Amino acid sequence: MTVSRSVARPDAGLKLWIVLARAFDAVDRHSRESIARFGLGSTEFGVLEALYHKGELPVCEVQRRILVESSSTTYVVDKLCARGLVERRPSGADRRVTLLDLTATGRRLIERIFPQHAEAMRRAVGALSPREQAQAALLLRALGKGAAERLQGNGAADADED
Amino acid sequence: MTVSRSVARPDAGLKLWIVLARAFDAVDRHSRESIARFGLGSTEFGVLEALYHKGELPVCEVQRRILVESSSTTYVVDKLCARGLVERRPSGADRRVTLLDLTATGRRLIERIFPQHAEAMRRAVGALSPREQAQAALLLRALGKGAAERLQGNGAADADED
DNA sequence: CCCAATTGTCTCGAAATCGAGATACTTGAT
DNA sequence: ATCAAGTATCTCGATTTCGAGACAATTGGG
Repeated sequence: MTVSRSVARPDAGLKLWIVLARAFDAVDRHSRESIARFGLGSTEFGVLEALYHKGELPVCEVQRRILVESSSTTYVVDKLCARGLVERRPSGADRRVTLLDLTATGRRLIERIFPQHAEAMRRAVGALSPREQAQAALLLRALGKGAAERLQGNGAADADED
Repeated sequence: MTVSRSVARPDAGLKLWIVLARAFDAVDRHSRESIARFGLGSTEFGVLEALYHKGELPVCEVQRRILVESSSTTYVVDKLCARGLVERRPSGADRRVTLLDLTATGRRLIERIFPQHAEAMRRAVGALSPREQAQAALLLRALGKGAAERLQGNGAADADED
């Protein structure tokens, strides 16, 4: 492996993108597999988790967290409502918004399965030491934030941690 | 920012997974946007790129590189064949195998657009310095490899770089 | 040589996701 | 007060992706 000068490889960026995609894919498979145990899809789980940790939220807020388009969000929320895990109710403050919240059933479900899923993800990324995990998280946060800011139709670069 | 003891956070693993997913999403948007300029989808581009860099390949080999299931691979290859960018031909060595290769048109296309896409990806990950990019790539390679090995129906953990 | 297990490709129907756009509401400038 | 622009949610049709499984060919034991 020969490195020459400051511009080591013309497509170092492309290579980073490829290993990022592969790492995402491998870890995502763990996630899907873990979530499938409970008869849920990834995005359904994402909605439940968001509501579990944040409490009642507007649809648009949930959407930002689960990384799908708004029409898909409606689809997923529909399914969760149909299964009696989530409820919609109009917001008093802004009549455009619909608030989502867990039903009692939904809360019991996510309370039960969340720890198991967290454990599965801990195992999934276990190839890295805690120290490496922290370093990777730092780099990935910067990478993601930077890439989001560079997007053309660049919405708010909101620094929402947690 | 306060850190307490050795087990800093119980779900550090989950947090790493979340920043990984967000970083992937942001960079993936760049990729899709770049590729869309040329009237292609991500997986279509993936097939062309694989054939461009490796030459003629079996369908299953292409599949491994583009990270979709085999039935989706058939679908994508069908479209590329229909557009006259790729050709199928039976392998002499193994009669189960179908080999794929670029047509002259396909080759001209990928030769033209690949550099532009590589440039777009370089910009997409430009928030990290070259040094950080190298470090991130190292960590992500280990993370991805480890996660792939831990998958239950664990196929070959093939160390195919590039 | 023969059979079981594996592999490579494809078919089919179902599920997930998207994009464009409709609708209703809010906000900010004039 | 009014109106243009922006935001939140949803509808609808199209596209992409998946999963199960069919089928042919290969491979490795016995």
